[in-house]
Amino acid sequence: MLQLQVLRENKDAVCQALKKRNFDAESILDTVLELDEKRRSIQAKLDNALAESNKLSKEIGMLYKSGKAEEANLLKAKTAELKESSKQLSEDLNEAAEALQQNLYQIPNVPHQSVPAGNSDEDNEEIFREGDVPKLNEGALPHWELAKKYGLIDFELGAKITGAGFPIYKGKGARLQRALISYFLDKNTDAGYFEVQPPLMINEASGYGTGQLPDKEGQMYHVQEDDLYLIPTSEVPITNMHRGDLLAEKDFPIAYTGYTPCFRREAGSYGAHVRGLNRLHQFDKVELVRIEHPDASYKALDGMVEHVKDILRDLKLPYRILRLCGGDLGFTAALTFDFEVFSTAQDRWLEISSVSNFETFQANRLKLRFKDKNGKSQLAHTLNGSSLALPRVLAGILENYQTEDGIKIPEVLKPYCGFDIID
RNA sequence: GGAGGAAUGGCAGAGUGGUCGAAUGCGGCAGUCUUGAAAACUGUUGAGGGUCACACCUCCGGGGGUUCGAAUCCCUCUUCCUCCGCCA
Repeated sequence: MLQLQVLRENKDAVCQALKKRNFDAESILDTVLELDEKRRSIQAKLDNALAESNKLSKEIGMLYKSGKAEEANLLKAKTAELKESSKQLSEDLNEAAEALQQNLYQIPNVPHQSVPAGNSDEDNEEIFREGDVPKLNEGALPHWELAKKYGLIDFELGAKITGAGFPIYKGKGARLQRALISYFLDKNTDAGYFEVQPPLMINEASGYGTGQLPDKEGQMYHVQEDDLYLIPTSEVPITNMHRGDLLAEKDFPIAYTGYTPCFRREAGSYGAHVRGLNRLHQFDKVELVRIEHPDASYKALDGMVEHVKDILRDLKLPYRILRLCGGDLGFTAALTFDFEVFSTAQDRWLEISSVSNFETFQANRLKLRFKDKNGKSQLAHTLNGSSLALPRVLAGILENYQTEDGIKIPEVLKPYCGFDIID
């Protein structure tokens, strides 16, 4: 959620910047500023009424004390009128404030200046590429074939007990997945991230805090009986740990890592690109979350990008980094770098990590602030990134490491796996 | 599931109808002392709205009510704690 003050002072600049997202903000910004104006004018009237009535109350108290009950009763009659009008004003105020809030929720984050304009993923800007694409033998298979051939993942069995998109990992497949989780967590904690295991369900307030609600209501599984949502990413519970906090500057940087399953309804997905591990309803992910001083957040973002690079170098997977264009940028992000691994057997790039700076967009909803040097409270910056999303890393490993003898295990994972080939 | 107790500023913790946005301690900030630091001492320090700046308004878990007036009384919801029961 954008800050009202920013909108008041920089309406045109905001409007201009949102065009990169193909979001025409002109009319909604006008509405917001109008409602803001309205809210403030009602507030002023209400404040005056309340001030008057506070004053009278004090006088009445004094009069009673000095035994002048009759005069006190005269004043009481006056307060009754004020009460009536302030009640009405208070209702009007709530109405205006609510309308203002609802409109603010509709406006996406302002893209960082470096974000290129564009409509879709085709306009994303490749900024880095590294790693050799292996030359595979004739008849190399996509991962879903490999998973079947070596008995690593059973999609049909998962479909039987739950539905499509809920696979069962088996044997060495399950072990490799567990190895990856352990390796990622070790790598992250070594880099200074503090490990947490958050809840897998969140309440409504948390959903609003990080921006999944009301924007992506339909993307989350909702448990109606208890009004809880299954997390689409651990970004939600982890970032919300600091909802409402007023931090000190010395608390920065705050850095977490956590492993959780993630649940996404993925309504509307279909086709060959959702085959196998490419798109699931339940998948595992190790996440990074940072809370930073505004002056340090972009440096921190670069640090996260370097960290993820380091992991992919370890795994020796060919990858590239994209700077997302305005049209592909998430609702809450100011700047996002996507990491994609090249899947040789599928001959396509698979997104395996997304690293973003949300600046104050989430913090404003979360009321996540800190005291600056002058003793003023201001909003912190929040960031997050995947390190990494498991299924597509698994797909990338299976496909890129396949040989005629079987699937080799990347060197760094061998200690975690306890075997060095799947055959 | 049953019975009790509790929720106050960054933290701890007083406050049971009016001058309480709220004692005190810790923490933070500024200063004195010191070569420097620590300690000690002095001052200062809740958040949000509003204003050019003041004024002023709101906030003592959330919502509602009583009253001229509520942190304080009543209702309700939520959360936490203690005891009992059940349980991976």
